[in-house]
Amino acid sequence: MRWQDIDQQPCSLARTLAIIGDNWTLLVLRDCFMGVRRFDDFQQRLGVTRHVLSDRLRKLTEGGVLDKVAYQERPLRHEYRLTAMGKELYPVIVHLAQWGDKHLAGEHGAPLTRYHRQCGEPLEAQLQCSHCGDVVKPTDIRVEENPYWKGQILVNC
Amino acid sequence: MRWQDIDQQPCSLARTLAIIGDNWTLLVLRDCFMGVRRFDDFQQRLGVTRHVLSDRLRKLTEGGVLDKVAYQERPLRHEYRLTAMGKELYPVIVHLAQWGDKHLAGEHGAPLTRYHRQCGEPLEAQLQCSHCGDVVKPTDIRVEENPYWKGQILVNC
DNA sequence: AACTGTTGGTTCCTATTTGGAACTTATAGT
DNA sequence: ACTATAAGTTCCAAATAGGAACCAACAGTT
Repeated sequence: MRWQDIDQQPCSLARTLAIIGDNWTLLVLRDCFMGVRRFDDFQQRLGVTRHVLSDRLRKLTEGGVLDKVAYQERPLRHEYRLTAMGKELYPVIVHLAQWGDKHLAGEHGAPLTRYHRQCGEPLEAQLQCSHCGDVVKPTDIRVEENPYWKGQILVNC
Repeated sequence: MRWQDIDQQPCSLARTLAIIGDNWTLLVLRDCFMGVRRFDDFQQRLGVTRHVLSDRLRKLTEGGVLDKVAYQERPLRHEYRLTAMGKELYPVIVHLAQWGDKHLAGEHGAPLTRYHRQCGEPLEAQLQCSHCGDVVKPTDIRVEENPYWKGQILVNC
């Protein structure tokens, strides 16, 4: 199976990764959350080649994660902004960065520290259930298959 | 810059993605969290080619996310298990899948539903600050640069 | 003893994608 | 007329992926 057909699978994770799971794409999103909006700024900060960046921005736009809007008319210039849907990916970025802070920091420590404005402490984010407010651990989650795909997803588990 | 050199950047997200940011790798991890441990099971469930799978499992093992352990001696056979470090990636998987459930589900609904055992409700996970217990929104986070890389990370923001 | 199956890969070849650099278009400023 | 800016596109060589076949080391069956 080709990676480009991965969005055909009955799996929300696979469909999500079809949009944002490419190499470079999550780094593009990192920069979006830092306020970067323009092509050349992305290109210089990431060091990615221009046509790969062009392709990733197009996929993110088609996927509804970014919005391509004109910021001037003559000459016509566009910039890329996170949509509401895109902003909902923030927890993913935070957890990925936090994991790197904890496990991959070198001798100089983590490059960035995130602080929680409300309490002023360095942020240690964790999963919380929005219904009961409890912290959620992997073993606290029970998975149920949609009857439509019965037996196709949880095979071999 | 080549993708394979991305781990040299002073960015925890980039370093994390150097290990798990490849195409297919997060789907391998999805299956790990579903209990899959063996090469052929990964291969059949993912549909990925065998040499790509071999490469990704090697990178995950070298990165400390998976542990390659022998489960029988004659003939020698290995399986791949999540390390403690690997298990800490669970929030990433949950948020990615949840985002797909919300935005990419087709007419038949989400393929899988995750329930929180403690309260029995379908899980809607959110970020929580472990210090004060508050829910964390993107705007609640203040970023501070490590003095060692002063001016190199937050440029253009 | 000879076949068949299982498991965890490796090898081979072709097709696609990436990295790097140069080029393009449309315009503003000097 | 020349230079600069912004957002790409085009070109080519090099790296990576997809697909299929092959391999090693055994176990079980005929």
